[in-house]
Amino acid sequence: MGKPAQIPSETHLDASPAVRDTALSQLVGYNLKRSFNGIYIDLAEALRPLGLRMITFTILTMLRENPGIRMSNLSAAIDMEKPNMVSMIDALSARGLVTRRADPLDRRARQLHLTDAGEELQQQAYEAARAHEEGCLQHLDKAERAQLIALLLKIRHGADND
Amino acid sequence: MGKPAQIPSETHLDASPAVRDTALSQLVGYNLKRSFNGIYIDLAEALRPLGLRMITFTILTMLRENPGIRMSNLSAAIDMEKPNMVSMIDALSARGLVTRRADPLDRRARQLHLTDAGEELQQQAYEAARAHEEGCLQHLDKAERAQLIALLLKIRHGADND
DNA sequence: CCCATATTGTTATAAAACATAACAATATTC
DNA sequence: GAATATTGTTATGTTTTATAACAATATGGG
Repeated sequence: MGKPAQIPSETHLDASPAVRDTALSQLVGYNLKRSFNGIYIDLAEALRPLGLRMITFTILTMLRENPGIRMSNLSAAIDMEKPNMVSMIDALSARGLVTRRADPLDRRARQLHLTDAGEELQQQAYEAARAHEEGCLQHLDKAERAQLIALLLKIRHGADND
Repeated sequence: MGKPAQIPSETHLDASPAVRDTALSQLVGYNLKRSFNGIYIDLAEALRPLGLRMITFTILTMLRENPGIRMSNLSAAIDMEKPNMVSMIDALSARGLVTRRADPLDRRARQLHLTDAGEELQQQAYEAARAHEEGCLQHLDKAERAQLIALLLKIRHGADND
């Protein structure tokens, strides 16, 4: 992490020479992974005090915006396999953050809703996430952030139509 | 994936209404994850015929550019724990793609090298990766791709100095 | 209406990715 | 030369993600 960029010494044997990744750096996928990874680790730490991980935070936030959604739609929306979603909802439900209500129009389905506690936690977590990003992205000005998000969305939506 | 953006119908019950993710879309981390995920899945498929996954491709490419590197340096460079690197190298070695040579100057260390087969496979894989990105990023012109990579690097290197 | 087929949520299970602890051999430092 | 650190390794554990099968229910065609 905090290695000061150092010029490889020629005068003696260096056990930690600068490692090059020029080839990989030219691939967008590699850069995406590396950047995401850095942010992810930090964000996980920011959410830990709230008892959330990135995935549970994602679910709570989606539920806030899509109250009553079904598990199948939710899992499809965030690219998560249904069986994994079940255990996530189980856990959140056990913590009293989420409820499953019967859908009167389709007896197979369950409507997912945040409880009051769930709403409150989601709000706290969202604030924490925003504050955290502020730290991670302090080297990007407002225009750069907007552009980054625009480019990322372009990738996502491009992929949808292929 | 290929859902045509549709206006939620009001006239009858819709089991798959449009799912909103406005809140999450404002977080860079979320967009990074989603974009990466799309690319990753595709890339995995592109590499499968070569018997590689993203992580093994990464290792081969790093070895190409850093012949003789030690496992500890390599694992640090790509943020992978050493024990996991060992099994990766074991597997690649068993396939005859990578060798561990004794380091004459430090009898603890092993110099990692690609075999001829490893070099050849790396080259094929790199070509496949580039071709694959071409597909994923066809909606981004050259300037946009360069800008995207520049922004991602800024995030990474910013994080290093914090 | 009946039948074939699809969907929803679920369980069980497996594979893949990622992390921690401890250790022998060797190197480094003081 | 003793204390300490590093390298590669084994063993182990945890978390994440994916696959297969199933009962209950819904849907659509004849």
